[in-house]
Amino acid sequence: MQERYNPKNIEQKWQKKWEEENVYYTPDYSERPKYYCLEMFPYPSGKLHMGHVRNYSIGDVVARFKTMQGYRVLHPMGWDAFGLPAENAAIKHGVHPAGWTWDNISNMKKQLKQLGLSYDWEREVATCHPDYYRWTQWIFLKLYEQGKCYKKTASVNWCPSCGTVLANEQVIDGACERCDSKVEQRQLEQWFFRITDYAERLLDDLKLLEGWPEKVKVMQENWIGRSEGAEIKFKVSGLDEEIEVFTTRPDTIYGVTYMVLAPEHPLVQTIISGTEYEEEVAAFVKKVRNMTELARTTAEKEGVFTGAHCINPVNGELIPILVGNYVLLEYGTGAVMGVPAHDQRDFEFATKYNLPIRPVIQPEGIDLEKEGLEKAYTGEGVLINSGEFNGLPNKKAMGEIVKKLEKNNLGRRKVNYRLRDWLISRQRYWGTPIPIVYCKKCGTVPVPEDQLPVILPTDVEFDPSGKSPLVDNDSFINTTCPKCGGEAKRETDTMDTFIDSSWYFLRYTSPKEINGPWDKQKAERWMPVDQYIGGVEHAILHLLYSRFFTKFFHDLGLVNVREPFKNLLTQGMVLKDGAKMSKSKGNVVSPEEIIQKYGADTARLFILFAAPPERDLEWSDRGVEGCNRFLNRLWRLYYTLYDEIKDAPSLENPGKLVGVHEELRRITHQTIKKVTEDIESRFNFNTAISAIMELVNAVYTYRDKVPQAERNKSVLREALEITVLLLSPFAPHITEELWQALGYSESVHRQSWPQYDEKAIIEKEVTIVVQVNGKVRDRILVPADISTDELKKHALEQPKIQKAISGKQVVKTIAVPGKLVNIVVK
RNA sequence: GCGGACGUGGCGGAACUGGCAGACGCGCUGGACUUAGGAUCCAGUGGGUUUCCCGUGUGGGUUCGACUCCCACCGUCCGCACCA
Repeated sequence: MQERYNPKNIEQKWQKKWEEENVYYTPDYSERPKYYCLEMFPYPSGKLHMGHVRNYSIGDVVARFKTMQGYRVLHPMGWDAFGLPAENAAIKHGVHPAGWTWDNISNMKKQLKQLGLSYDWEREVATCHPDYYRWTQWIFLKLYEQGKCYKKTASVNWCPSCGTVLANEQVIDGACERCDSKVEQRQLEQWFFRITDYAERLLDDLKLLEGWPEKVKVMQENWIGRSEGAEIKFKVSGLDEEIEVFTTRPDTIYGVTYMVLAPEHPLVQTIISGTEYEEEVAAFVKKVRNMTELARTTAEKEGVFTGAHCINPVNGELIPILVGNYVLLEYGTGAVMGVPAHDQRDFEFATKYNLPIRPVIQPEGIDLEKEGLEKAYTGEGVLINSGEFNGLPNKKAMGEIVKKLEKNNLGRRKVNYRLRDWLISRQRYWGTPIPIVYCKKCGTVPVPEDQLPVILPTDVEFDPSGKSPLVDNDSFINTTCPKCGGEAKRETDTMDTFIDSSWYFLRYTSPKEINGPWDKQKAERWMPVDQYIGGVEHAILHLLYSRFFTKFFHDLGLVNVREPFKNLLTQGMVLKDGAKMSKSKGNVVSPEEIIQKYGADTARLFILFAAPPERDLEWSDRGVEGCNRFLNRLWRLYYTLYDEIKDAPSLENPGKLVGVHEELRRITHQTIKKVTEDIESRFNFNTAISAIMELVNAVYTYRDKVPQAERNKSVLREALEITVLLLSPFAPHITEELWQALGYSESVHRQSWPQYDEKAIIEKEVTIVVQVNGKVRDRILVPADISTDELKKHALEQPKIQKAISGKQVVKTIAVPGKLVNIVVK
């Protein structure tokens, strides 16, 4: 055994050996129960950052731990390889996105290997590979086939100077990220997935996700935003038209004093055309439509009168129709009935434009009509000014009013969702081509399955403006119609990269499958993902889209699970000086440097030790040194005891141990229990590691306090073996080296997780705290199996206790076996 | 505004079901070894007026007993944000 711990040599040696011996190969079939451990795959930016190190270290501990517990573990890794940075690099540095991406992948893969992560690299996937995106296209076609994919005009971010559409992430504070000019909104035809068809199930099935953080479920719930109410029709006065509104407060319908339409509402043009109001309204509409979503949502509420009126269906009243900047076409029906007395937004709007405010809900004890309103009253009460419904409690009135409307075919009960359909087309190059062609004769035609993949051409020129090179690529665009064989043009939009990442967890189950996106049987064997680990920034989009896809696949019979991820762990950020690491702040610590200086084991250990996984982690160079010191200390312990333990026999008659030897063995087995529970039930790796540190400290104490001749070599060896086994998921290289030094030829990572000896962990004597009126006055050492009465008696006899209670009356005595005695005195 | 999380030594964090507050690590202090120490080892380390008292953001409550449960407030962070 080497005298000094040399991480660089050890780590390289074992990484090479693991690779040669294919230690982390995952068989599809075996007798063992399955466990699918997955970490969110990275975008291949070129370099690993500390967030990756944290994410993948956590996953590696879980995977290694489960493997040792006897599971057949699937632990794969791949690349979310399409996306904008590759394209930006192409424009800026003249390199091709494909080359740039593949170089980055190879570099990051090297870095991941340096961390000693237990991936089965034979299952590696990259979403930009035709063998992968072929199936992304196939999934698109399935959605198209099932009517879950459609094209409609939508508002997009348009940079007038670049002459191109921008993705949302390219718009920084309302300006183009490349040329800084102001972004406009334009109406273009866009592809959508009908995720809203799944809104209800996506919401309801959150209940099934017991292993998800409450926080993420709440975020998804809010995002889906279910609200119950009614859809009500208002006839337009003097025209054969109707305006439909959605409201959650049908009980306030007698309080409607105006109607507001979204600027994009189709009826706006109809009701103003040819009137004196046309010019003013059209100008207002144009102004609002040109605003970005951000500008629009932060602007003050504004509206203009259209000159038209509609009729309140319950009382026939004439109501003015306005157009307002705060009404969204996408939500509900794009029209809102204004009830200023009972809605704060309406109240503000009505006050600004001097519209009437009429209370229709009366709270108990206050007369809203007499006292007037300073703000909207949104609480409960009974109806007033509401015709036949006067006097009804408003909750009851909701149902009654809707019933009446339904009877007269003027409205109906309706559930609305905030969730909108998923806009998936991107006017970008580096993404999965949408497998659609446009034929003059046949119209929009999907590319037949057997003609997939639609290959993303690589012979392209990049325009410095950022315009997608596909638009001008004639050999790509010009094709023949699959239906009629005539001339046709390809769709030049590519898919949102969130689509690529919404099914990759299925591809891992059979990454080389050529007859479908995955082998159904294999997917059934592995799914669901038992543990998914990643950043909380994906709490909504990625996780919601993956759930949507899984439900869609379930409906098609392609998978048997309803939910893809059984348990979810959202790891916290890695901070330095209290802030997220970023180039602009100059507080970045590179994993490469740390590995270079201390080795991967130290880096992993620190990142797992410094905080529990879900919390943010403050980077500390001193802390890293501390972890490195611990590994050195462990190494030295082995080195100094090596000759004693290398041939030590295994322990016989553990029950006969006494004194310090028994104590060391007790600590050893208590540590097994503690570490197992910390990893298994709580993912508290920080406390698991501190328990191992305590065990190492205990062995040091044993070594230093017990003369060599008196040491029990078997107990000592057991303690050291257990230390290595317990530490092996955290620090895989040093433990492998020490395990080999102990004389084993098989990898420590193929060993079973140690079991603790129930008998060994029992303490024969325990320290009991003795309190008087809840304050600690003494501690006593008593046999663990002492009776409650004996314990109370013994506690009372203590001189310190006698002193503390002298002259006072003992009211009662509480004894908690194994913990404390509390004497209550007066 | 709504929703969620969190406030514990000089620092990162422990304390799992209400039962010894501060495990483990960092830092700091003193000592040993040493030509040397930013290596290693040993001892100490919440505060104070030190037989005892105080102490987990603040104030109250429940309890024999509260970091833990309840109420109110203060502060920090995150998510959503005109959703009718």
